[in-house]
Amino acid sequence: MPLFLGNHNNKVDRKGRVSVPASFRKHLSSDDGCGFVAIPSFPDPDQPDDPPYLEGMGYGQLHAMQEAVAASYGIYSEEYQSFTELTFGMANELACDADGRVVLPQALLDHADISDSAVFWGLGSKFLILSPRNHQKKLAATLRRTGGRKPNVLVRPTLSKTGDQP
Amino acid sequence: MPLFLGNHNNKVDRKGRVSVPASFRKHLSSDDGCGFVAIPSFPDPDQPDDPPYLEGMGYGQLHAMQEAVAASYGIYSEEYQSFTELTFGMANELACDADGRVVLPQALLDHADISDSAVFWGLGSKFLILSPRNHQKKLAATLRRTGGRKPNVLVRPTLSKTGDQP
DNA sequence: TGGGAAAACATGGTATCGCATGGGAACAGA
DNA sequence: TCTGTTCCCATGCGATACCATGTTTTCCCA
Repeated sequence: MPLFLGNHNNKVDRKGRVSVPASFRKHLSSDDGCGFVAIPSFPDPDQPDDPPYLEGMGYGQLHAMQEAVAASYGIYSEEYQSFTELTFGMANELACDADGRVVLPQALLDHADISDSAVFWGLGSKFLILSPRNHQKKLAATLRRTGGRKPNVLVRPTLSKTGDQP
Repeated sequence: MPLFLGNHNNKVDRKGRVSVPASFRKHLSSDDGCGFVAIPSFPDPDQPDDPPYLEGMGYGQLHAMQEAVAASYGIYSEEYQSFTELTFGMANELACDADGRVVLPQALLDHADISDSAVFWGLGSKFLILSPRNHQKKLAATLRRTGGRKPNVLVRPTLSKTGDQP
């Protein structure tokens, strides 16, 4: 299971190319190169302070989400409909080149206010891509909301695989 | 398992030909070329704002749906009857030419209000074909219904396969 | 522990290929 | 013969594969 960690600020060249952090690339690679999906954020009415960003994840995570929604709600449910439209329907497929870079389409750059550099922010099973400024904004908004307190979590031993992979 | 993603606006020429997005074609190809099925939408009484569109899917997905309905309800059930009549009975088989294009019959173009360009909207296991205007309409209707909130999903690790294949 | 070599990474530029799109010729049915 | 359909070829733009370079990190050996 992929685990995206930390934040990495990389340059965006004039063609919109960005290096995907090497540690992320490992989780996004399969037999036919590395690739992932970028989904533009929606303005969330519950979090009006959140700046726009891109949500990145691998195809494995995407499949898992589809299966989870299909199993939980059923494929003719309203939830499945809206989920697929807002997630799969908004997704942009990005493929790395031989050097581990992707090109961010202009529409995505515009959406996330990214000009000359982008932050890859690892959030476990997924990651965000945002401008350095919006990275600070979003983190500040979260700190303001939570007061720095993390929600409590019940970690069930059966779910975690044994062994510590890098 | 196929995964149709994103939206792709392609031109329809005066013969009714449209390029099927290359990323879709990969999921629709078998030994005898690429082909899929287009099913005109029905007006949904629960969603009166939804404009007409075409529902596209590969033959694998059709098989899976038939098996699911047959297994859930039985092939002499009312549900199986109506499902087959409204799904298989309304299906139009479309085959790509050597350049990856299909011809949309006039009846389908009329149904979906498609004139000079069509949007292929990937929704995971299937996709929609609609006019750019109706694409916007349907997305707006979904955003209005959900308020921009995606349904929450509990992704259980056991469901996700290891590896990220596209 | 420290220094040097080698690999990996981020970044820039260029060339080649594939895709979307147009038009026309061969073909079949009416 | 005429109409509508299927195949084949041409083309421009954009994507992507390839190459080159400097910098940083890692590794190995003294």
